[in-house]
Amino acid sequence: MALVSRSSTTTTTIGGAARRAGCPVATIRYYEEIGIMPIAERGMGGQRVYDDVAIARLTFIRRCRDLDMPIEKITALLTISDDGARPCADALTLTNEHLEVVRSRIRELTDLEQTLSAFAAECSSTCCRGPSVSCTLFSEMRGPAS
Amino acid sequence: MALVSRSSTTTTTIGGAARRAGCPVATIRYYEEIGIMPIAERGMGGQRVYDDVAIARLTFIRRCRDLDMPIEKITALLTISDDGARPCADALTLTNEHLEVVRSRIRELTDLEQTLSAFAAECSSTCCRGPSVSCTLFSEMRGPAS
DNA sequence: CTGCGACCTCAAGTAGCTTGAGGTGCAAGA
DNA sequence: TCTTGCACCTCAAGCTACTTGAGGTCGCAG
Repeated sequence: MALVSRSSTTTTTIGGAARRAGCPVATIRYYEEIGIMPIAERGMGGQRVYDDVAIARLTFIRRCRDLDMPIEKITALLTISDDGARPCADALTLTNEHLEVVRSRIRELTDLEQTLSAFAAECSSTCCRGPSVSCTLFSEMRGPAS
Repeated sequence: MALVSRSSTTTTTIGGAARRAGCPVATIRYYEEIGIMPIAERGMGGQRVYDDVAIARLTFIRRCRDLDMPIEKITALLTISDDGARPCADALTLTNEHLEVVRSRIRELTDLEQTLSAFAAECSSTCCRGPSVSCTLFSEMRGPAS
């Protein structure tokens, strides 16, 4: 066994992991609790210890959350990743599904923005200087004629 | 007092209110519980009774929720509306604030959509037929070099 | 008299965390 | 030597906006 590299076994406490993954400490403990992060080994004084593999997993989870992916879907992705033999296409399918969710949310919000800004414009131009009792915002919010 | 119109005092049960406002029955009870809807009067057998004013308020709340407005902000709007003397401009300010929230959410999601679709495209074109162990999705999600 | 549907109450569950109370262990400064 | 401060620990509850479920009452139709 020549050349045993001092295999970069960098380890950190939960605080270091938090800094590296850009994630609150409490959230890391929460991820462990719900089983999306493995139960961390403990060092001196019972403190959790994290190695590079753990940090990579945590970073992955956080990136996915930044991308608004629900924990359930992230779990599915991690399961595929953990079993390296599963086809990559499975992961792509999940990603595309999520992409569709994001796109339809954008469409919804864009419609909503139109509606709201039309209401605001109407109020600005017609009633904005009066008392709220005659404000068009309230009547418009109540919908087209009752 | 001539011409006392049979003032259209249409009243409904909670089920009718739900149908008219397009809102689940349980949600109406919830709104009452948190105080955003007034405590409903009771008719025969202790059933809640709703009049047109109540239905209008409920419809307003639902429209605002459809526009993704948090309950807290809706409460603020209703307070302005309830006190008809307050200037309409107050309501407009709240609406514009919410509009800004919606717009920044759209920007976020749009960025996110770009990122995700770039990841998916990369996977499609380079690794999609292989095993997940070498899938670019996972490495990209972990972020730019560690 | 037996369903049925619409209503009732109260309690708990959902997602994804965050916050708070109360406690331990270690190192540096007075 | 003390004490202050920081980072960590656990367990429990709180947050938003509802939804779901269990278990019960009521009037009416067949």
